[in-house]
Parts: sequence; C-alpha cells; structure tokens
Amino acid sequence: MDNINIKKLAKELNLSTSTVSRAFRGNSDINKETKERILHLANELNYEPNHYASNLRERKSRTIAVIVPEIANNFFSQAINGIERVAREKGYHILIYLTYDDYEKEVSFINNLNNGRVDGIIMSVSGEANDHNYLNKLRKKKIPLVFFDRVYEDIATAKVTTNDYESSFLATKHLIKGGCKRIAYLVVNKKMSIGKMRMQGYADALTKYEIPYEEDLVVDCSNEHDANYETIGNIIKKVKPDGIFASVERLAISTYYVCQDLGVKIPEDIKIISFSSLEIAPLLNPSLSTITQPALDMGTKAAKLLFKAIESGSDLTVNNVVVLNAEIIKRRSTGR
Amino acid sequence: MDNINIKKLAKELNLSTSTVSRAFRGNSDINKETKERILHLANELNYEPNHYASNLRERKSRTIAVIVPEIANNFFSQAINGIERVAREKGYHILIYLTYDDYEKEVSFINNLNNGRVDGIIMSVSGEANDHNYLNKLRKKKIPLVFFDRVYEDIATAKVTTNDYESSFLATKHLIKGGCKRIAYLVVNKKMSIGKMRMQGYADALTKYEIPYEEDLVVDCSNEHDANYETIGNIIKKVKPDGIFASVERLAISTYYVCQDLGVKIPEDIKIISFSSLEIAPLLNPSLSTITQPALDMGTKAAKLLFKAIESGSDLTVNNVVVLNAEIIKRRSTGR
DNA sequence: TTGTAGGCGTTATCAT
DNA sequence: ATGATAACGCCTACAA
Repeated sequence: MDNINIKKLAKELNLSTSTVSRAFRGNSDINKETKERILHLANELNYEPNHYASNLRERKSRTIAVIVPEIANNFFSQAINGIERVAREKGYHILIYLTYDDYEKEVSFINNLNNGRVDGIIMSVSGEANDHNYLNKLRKKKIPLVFFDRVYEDIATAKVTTNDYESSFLATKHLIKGGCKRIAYLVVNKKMSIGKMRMQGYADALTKYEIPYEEDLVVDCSNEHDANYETIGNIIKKVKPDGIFASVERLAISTYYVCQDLGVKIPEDIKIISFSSLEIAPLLNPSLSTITQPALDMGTKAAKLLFKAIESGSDLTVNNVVVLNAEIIKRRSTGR
Repeated sequence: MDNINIKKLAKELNLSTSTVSRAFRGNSDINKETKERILHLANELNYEPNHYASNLRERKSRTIAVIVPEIANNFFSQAINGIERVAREKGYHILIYLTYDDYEKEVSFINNLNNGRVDGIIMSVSGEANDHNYLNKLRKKKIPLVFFDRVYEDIATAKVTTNDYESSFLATKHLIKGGCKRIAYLVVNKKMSIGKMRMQGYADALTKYEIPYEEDLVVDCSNEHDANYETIGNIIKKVKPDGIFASVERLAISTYYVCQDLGVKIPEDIKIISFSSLEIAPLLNPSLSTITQPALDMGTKAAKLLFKAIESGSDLTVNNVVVLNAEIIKRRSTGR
C-alpha cells in the first residue's frame, strides 16, 4: 500500500475505476452514497488524483508560467502577487521562471514550455532579443501569451502596460517646472522598447520646453549596483546635471547612494524622480518623487486576459493592449 | 500535424518510438547519426517531449514547490531568488504557492501536492497551525520537505533558520546600551515559534540588564498597515516607549510612518531596530538599524538540502538543522 | 544499435 | 448508476 491510486481504491471498495474516477469529477452521474463512500476512503487513505495522469489524459495542465527578469524587485513581486490571486481563484498552479534579462534563458524557457506543460504564459520580456520567432511557436501550439510592462512590439499578442510615454513626459515636465535645466536620463537598456518609450517622453518634454537635448545626459547603466554607482558618480561629478530622471527604480537608489557619499544635496543641488514601486518612497531621505505603476493591478489584469483566452480557447492576437495609468507622486526629492 | 509527438516523429523518420525516445535521454545507447537526424527533425518540427507523459512514466516530476506566506516581501523574494538559482542549475521547475498566513490554504496546498506533482517542497510556514499532521503524509509519500525561517518545531525535517534568539538578544542589548529603558517589542504573531524565539531573546536581554519586563510593551500586531499604524500609534502615545524592537520589517515601516506623523523624533525620542531585509535601510530617514538575515543564502541552502534529499532518496528527518547568522547593522535609528 | 510491447494513472466512450 | 476498455505520450525491459 505504498502508492495509492485509483485502482487500489476501486478494488478496496469493490467498484470499478470509472466509478471512483467519477467521484472526483464534478459533473458525472454517480450515486450520492457511493460517492461519499469513495471520498471517505480516499480521505482516509490520503489519496489525491495524480495530476500528471489527468493532465496527460485531459491534455490540460491547469498550470500557467510566469516569466520575469527578476523576482527580488518591488515591481515584479507585486505583479506576481496580482497574478497569483487570479490564478489561485481559478484553481491554477504557477510556475516561475527568472530570465535575469538573459535572452538565451528566455528562449530556452519558452521552448521548454511549448509542449503542454502549461496552458498559458505571462511574461515580462528580457529585452535583449532580436529574433522573436520562438514566440510564434507558441501560437502554433495554441498556448496563449500575455506580455506585461516589458513587451515586444513585433509580437502580436495581449499586452498590459502603463502610459510610459505620457508619464515620462510629465515627470520630465515636473523637473523642468522645478527649475531643472540639465536633466540626466538614466536607463538600463536603451534598446528595450520600454526604455525607448520612456526616453521619448523625456526627449519630447525637453523639446516642448525648449531645453536642449544633450547626448551626455542620457546614461546607459546596468543591473549591477557597483557599476551603476560608478557611472552615475561620474556623471554627477563631470556632467553636473541639476535633475535626474531614473527610468528604473534601482537607478534612483544608486543615485541616492552616490549623492549621500558625494555630499550632493537632494533636492537643493539635484532633483530626482524615478519610476518606482517602492512602497516606502515617502520614508527615504529625502522622500522620493515617483512614477508609480499599478503593479498589482497589472498582474491581475494580465492574468485575467490570459484566463479569458485559456477558457475561451480564443486567440489573443489582436486588440488586446491594455494601458493602465501610472501615477506621478511628487515628494521632497523634486523639491516639492 | 497539429500536435507533434514521439510517434509521428518516429514514423516520419522510419524509426521506432523507442529509438526516438532514446535520442532525448542522455544515457541510452544510440547511434550518433541517428540521434542527430532525430534531434534535427525534432527541432524543425518544434517537438519537445511531453513532460506530463514522462513524469507519469518515470514517476518523477523535476519540479519543486515553494510555499511562502507572501511574495511582495523583501525577505521572501530574496529567498526565492536563492532557491531559483539552485533549482535552475539542477534543471528543476518551481511552483509557487502563497499562504497569506492562512492555515487552511497551507493545508490545502500540501494535500494537493502529495501525489507526485512535485519531488520536494520548501516552505516557510504560515504559523497559525496547531495540527501538523497533514505534513506527515508527505513523509509517507517520500516527498522531502525543508522549512526555512519559519518552522514548526514539532515536525522533524530539515530546517534552515537564523540565530533568532541570539540576534534578538543582541539587538535588545544594543538598544539598552543606547540608553533605552522602556523597549517595546512588536510582533505579528506571538504564537509563531519564530516570534517566540525572538521574544525570548528580547526578554532575556531585559533580565540580564535588569530592566523590568512590561506586559504593555509587548505588542501584537497584524499584517495590515492601517491596523498596525493605529496600534503602534496608540502604544507610542500612551505607553511611551523609548525604544522599539520590531520583530518584522513591516512593523518598523509602520512605526516610521507613525513617528513621522506624530512628530516623534528618531532616534532622539525613540530608538528603533528591526529584523529587515530592506536593501535600502541606509537611505531611510533616519537610516534604519537592522538585524539582517542572509535571505538569499537561506534560500540557496534550503534548496541544496532539498536536492540532496531528492537525489539521494534519503530521509531528512534528523540532524538537518542549519542555523545561519544574521547580522546586526547599527545605523542612525538607534542613535549613531 | 534498434524494435516490440506493456504500463505509468486517468478519464471518456460505450455498454450494461 | 456502474463497468469494461481504450487512449493520452512516453519510457524501459527485453528481444532481435
């Protein structure tokens, strides 16, 4: 009696496996008493249907995959939280994959997922990619895909984003209105569509308010604090901006450390605003002005879109771009 | 050619399914050329072995479950990061489950996982539990279990924790040495073993330095900021502690907000130290003194223990308690 | 080195 | 209402 299964259960009860199986499915015809007898013994013997056998038989996994660049990150962990709530409600399981912004990893995850392992995928893309053909394979296998926040423009599928262009424009405008004349734009990956959108908002705001765009003020950073610390330190020392727009939370953090160590005063010497999902932005020294995306909602929304597709078996290829609003919250770091 | 499988691949190549199967397994005897032919066509047809079929056949899932109270939390997201690294290296998939500290959810997840869905489980317990018998079922099914950070003492299995008692003692001592005479201890759940351990360290430090233990200074909080804000506000206004020891990060955060709004000065009026995995503790106003657990290492260590058990098929029941050291980092919030 | 065949645990179809 | 049976896709003795 090591591994209990439907057969042993059936034998124990002098029933057929079909009848036992029926006891665990919602709809089927089955006598109430038999059903209770079965469930009772099952509980006693600690029997649970084997998911892999069911999945194989039903060609359905009741599992989704969530692919994100990283998890130790306020934005993504909040988004996953949102996804989880919806998935749990639907009785789905969640597989997590982290790309660390590595294109190869992303490709390999996707390829690995295209054979029935999951019923759908929610992804925030790594962004280093050029060839996105591996994603088209999913379509052939009818596995729905939803992008959130970081998307590939050239792939037609559901997308949940925020109004990156507009909020960047407004954030830049806010700095300008605060008196900034030389605003640095910090970005992790210029080539990423999200980086581009945000940068365009920045650039257009400069134009609109007749501030010259300076190549030197657009700073390509990385994901590592130490390198960023140095890069940003150099910019502040040499290029001397009076405002900083961080397109990503971690760059604002590095900037804070740099300013702290250099004795540069925020907001007196330099003003800072950043895309950020940091819940304690008000507690920083000084409190940080943020463009805050509705991370949890984005996760929820992405999950809902995915399940709509899963449940209807329909395609996600068109008219499925949801754009939520990010909120600009002005605090001390921009002089408020 | 809708769904490609091993049979179709075999037919296409004029081979048997076994030969094709062999091409995908590492060890088996197979002609190099045949193997290449197979892999080539597989790639072309975008074939990936069906995991559920393999799992069913092999009775192995190459998947682990990670059960944590929440994910939008610095400690847990860093720990998961550590787990992920090890798991990925081993080629394992990761299922995520969030309990939100709900015992029922925990029981239901575990029961659901006890039939082959995963090869092992890493969990930080919800803590509301009394009856832990559902966990013993896992042992019967030979599914290894590793606890980390929050554990059930009465379950004999591998555990990865930090020196909670000692660090709490030292943190309390630090407050005392800083001149605090009335130190409040903020806890989310007194009954949790981790809460108990930390509280014992606090209590023993008081005793050692001959400071009376006051019932009123031990404050039971919740997981909701609004409620905590009120609770802590009342304590500060009415009981007037001169030091606060937060056993959990979120309670320190709430305390900061309270102090900010009440105009209570940290560290002049009240000193604060907290268990916390906040990477930007140095940037808070004032910078927060922390007891920092090696979250990532804990995740890594827990995963390594789990895989040791999975790979060896051995039991985890004894002598598997790993205690890592938390670090006490003194900052402005405790006066310096 | 390759092929044959049976079974992993379920469930759906068809009978009874 | 219940039972017999085949099939989901794969892997592994065993045979050739």
